Amino acid sequence: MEIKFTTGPSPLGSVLVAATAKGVCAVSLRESDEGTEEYLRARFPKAELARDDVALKRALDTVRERIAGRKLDSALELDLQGTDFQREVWNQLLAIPAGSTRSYLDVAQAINRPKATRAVAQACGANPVAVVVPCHRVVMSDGSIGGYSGLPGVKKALLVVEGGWVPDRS
DNA sequence: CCGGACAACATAG
DNA sequence: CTATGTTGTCCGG
Repeated sequence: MEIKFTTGPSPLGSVLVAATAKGVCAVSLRESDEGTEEYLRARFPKAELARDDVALKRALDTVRERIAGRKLDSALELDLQGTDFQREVWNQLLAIPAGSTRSYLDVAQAINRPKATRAVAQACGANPVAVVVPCHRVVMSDGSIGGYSGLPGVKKALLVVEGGWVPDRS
């Protein structure tokens, strides 16, 4: 399996987009575009990497549009590999309207597993396509941001930009 | 090679 | 602090 990838700047840092022949398989916000190949090699040990800025330009632009807060139909072709549970969760995340948030509990209930909140969190963390699958719209039930793998502050920034989310310091 | 046990996790109550 | 669901890893058979 060959994986094409490209990177580009964004208001929140460097963006990495990788895709297989089927579709986008990884999206990540990074501090810089250095270490990109290393990141991909770790995630797809058996894949051959090939930079292809042209082929992925559209995908990259779409991602950046979203980071900028513009809601678009963005029907990106995705090639997500994961367990059934994970796909169920991700699918549910895609259903979250831009600008709003859900708690891990809400998502858990939405997929008919009211007590699988923790598992949902796992799935979110396992989500390879940050931003595209809005894992950042999931917050803790008391309204606080919770954690986020990736750069500190990115999750918050995304929420603020696309939803006008206001930090709630109780 | 195939289970079973166990710990980790971006939680909730 | 405990219960919760799913995964990934590690070990014994």
